[in-house]
Amino acid sequence: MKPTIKDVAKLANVSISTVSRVMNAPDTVVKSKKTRVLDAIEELKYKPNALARGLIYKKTHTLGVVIPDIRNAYYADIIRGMEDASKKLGYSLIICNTDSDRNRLFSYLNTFYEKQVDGILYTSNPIYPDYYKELQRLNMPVVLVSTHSMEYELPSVKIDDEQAAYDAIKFLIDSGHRNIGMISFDLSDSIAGMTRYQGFVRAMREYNLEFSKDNICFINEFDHDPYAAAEELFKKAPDVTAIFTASDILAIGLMSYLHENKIRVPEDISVIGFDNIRMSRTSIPKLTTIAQPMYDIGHRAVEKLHARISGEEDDILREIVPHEIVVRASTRLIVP
Amino acid sequence: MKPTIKDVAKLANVSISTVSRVMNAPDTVVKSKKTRVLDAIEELKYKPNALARGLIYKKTHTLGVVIPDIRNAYYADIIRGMEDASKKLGYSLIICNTDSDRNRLFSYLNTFYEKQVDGILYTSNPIYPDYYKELQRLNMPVVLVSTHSMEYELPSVKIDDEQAAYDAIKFLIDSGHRNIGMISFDLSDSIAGMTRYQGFVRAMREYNLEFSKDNICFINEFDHDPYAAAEELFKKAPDVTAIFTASDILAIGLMSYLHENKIRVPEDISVIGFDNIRMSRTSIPKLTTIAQPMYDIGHRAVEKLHARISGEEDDILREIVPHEIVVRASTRLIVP
DNA sequence: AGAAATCATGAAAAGGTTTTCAAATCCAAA
DNA sequence: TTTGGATTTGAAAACCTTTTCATGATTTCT
Repeated sequence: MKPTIKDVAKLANVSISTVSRVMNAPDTVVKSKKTRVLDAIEELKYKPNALARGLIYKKTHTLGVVIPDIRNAYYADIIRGMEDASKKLGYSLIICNTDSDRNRLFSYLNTFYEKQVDGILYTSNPIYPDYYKELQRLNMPVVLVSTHSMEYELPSVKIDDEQAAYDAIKFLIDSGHRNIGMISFDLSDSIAGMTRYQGFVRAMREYNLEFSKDNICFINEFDHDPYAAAEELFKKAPDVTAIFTASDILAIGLMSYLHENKIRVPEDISVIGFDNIRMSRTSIPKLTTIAQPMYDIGHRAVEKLHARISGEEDDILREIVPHEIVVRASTRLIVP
Repeated sequence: MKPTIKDVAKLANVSISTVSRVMNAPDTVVKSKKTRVLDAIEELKYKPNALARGLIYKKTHTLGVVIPDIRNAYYADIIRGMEDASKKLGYSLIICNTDSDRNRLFSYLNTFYEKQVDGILYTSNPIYPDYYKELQRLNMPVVLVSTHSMEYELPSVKIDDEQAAYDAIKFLIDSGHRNIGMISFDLSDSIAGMTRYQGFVRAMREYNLEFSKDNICFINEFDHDPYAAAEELFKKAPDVTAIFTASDILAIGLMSYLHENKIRVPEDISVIGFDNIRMSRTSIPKLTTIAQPMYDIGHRAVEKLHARISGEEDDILREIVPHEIVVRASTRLIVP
């Protein structure tokens, strides 16, 4: 079996206290014993049991991550950012997919509680009152990632979705487009649905452009097939010259649909996405999009959580990280 | 602070032993006390501390996962499969990115050891002698995922890469192609490099097709930019009519390159990929590819690891799961 | 040299749980 | 009413560490 501190103590012929001290306060033990202990540790390849330590320190150096679905490319970079920050700060990450399902979420939160994680990274879903109540009850540090809450005092890291959508539309308008469509997430999604929709509306209003419900199509879930939405949009608004989609995945799906229907991008229709996932660099044509700094969001979220875990009062509760527009080949200028 | 079993015992006015029994062997405690304890648990919302339990049972119900880089779309489905199987079997997953770096790997293995994970899922990298030695030393159950080892007796789950590559080439040959190129991973990658290359060679030989080193280009790392490789390939072998790439990501990159250079797919060049990642369904054109059952691989790997953890002698050491060819729009028939 | 201060060390408690063991209670049979 | 067996129960040990506390050893100072 695995060697324990006792085995080391026996081999080095000292007490376990001394062994512990060699590891945690080496200066307090006399040289001769120290080397004996160190040799014994080396010989047995002894490594302390993190469970026992966690029990004493009430710290596990483990964080719980909940995300809707890791298959969604959007999360890949976020998690990578989390991972790198965690490594730097000495944490491990337990990652769980919720499928945006309440039961699954609660079940995982319960696991986190039992396993005594030091904090929770809650990614990309809205916070409902009962969610908040549960988080309160667990009484563990939480950081919201790519989501936030206006009702509750929860720390968060995300971009300004409304402004980002606004910027996307403004870019299209500045490029000469007047008849602009949007494929949006459902408005019940208060994070990526409502906000981006509102950005669209604000930009259109600000430039006095006409638009109606017909310019917009909604899809239900994140990875929902955008073909139907695209079809519906073209039926309702056949003469749009540009389409803004609420995610790159939707944009790529849309372009696939357009390709099949012999509609050229960007010659016939300009497409602008949202996220800047890796694939948007190699899509055909390369996708113009609103870039979220996904890696940074994940990275920053872990740092923020760490700050709260270690009791450092942390400056900004709701942190907004900058987005930017990345112009590639899926949009074109319209000269009137 | 979190309520402990002591708090429950005090509130219910019984000993902690009784509380423990109510949770683990309810039939051995008399009804009146049982309800008192249950009420106390409910009132305090008591949940047992998994650290303390782990210390006793020598089980943490946690698995360690190492993967090269979670940003690679190929792993998304594997991890999802792992996750679902883990949930079913009662495990949590600690996920770590190694960047295929030895030091990072060893550091994570060490963490796994200290945190007393029940087993390790080692994904997608070859096993070098010192890796094996380290795994031996840790003395923890391991399952290799999308990789395997012929030298060592390690359980694994993967497809037959050589055969899969062979099938891809055979498909192209059957479609009338004679001059076939390949973009391959480096041959030092014994899992996805050498094997797929060998499948290519075997098929070409079997059909008496001429080919030389000029038909093949190698790229170094998984996500390496394939543009250079494509360029090199066309310089060396300008008249290929079909190209087999060792991954979908490479294929999509290649198609992007071809598009930029006004070479049409599949009219001028057929492209066949490998993996069947989600994006291959919406690429332009939709990608013909060798489908790996990524989700199943992940799922099966966890089941296999579970079997070994619970000491069930498990049938097949090196498990091969079936691949299949998915014909979409990036390849075409050549009529001579 | 002797007293005082410093230093190194091990025993034991603590952290939260399960489990063994012995004591206490119960119930039925004699 | 005993006796005996079965059933419930709690105290204590165990899992592996860290840390406090007291003791013994060493050094420093007068």
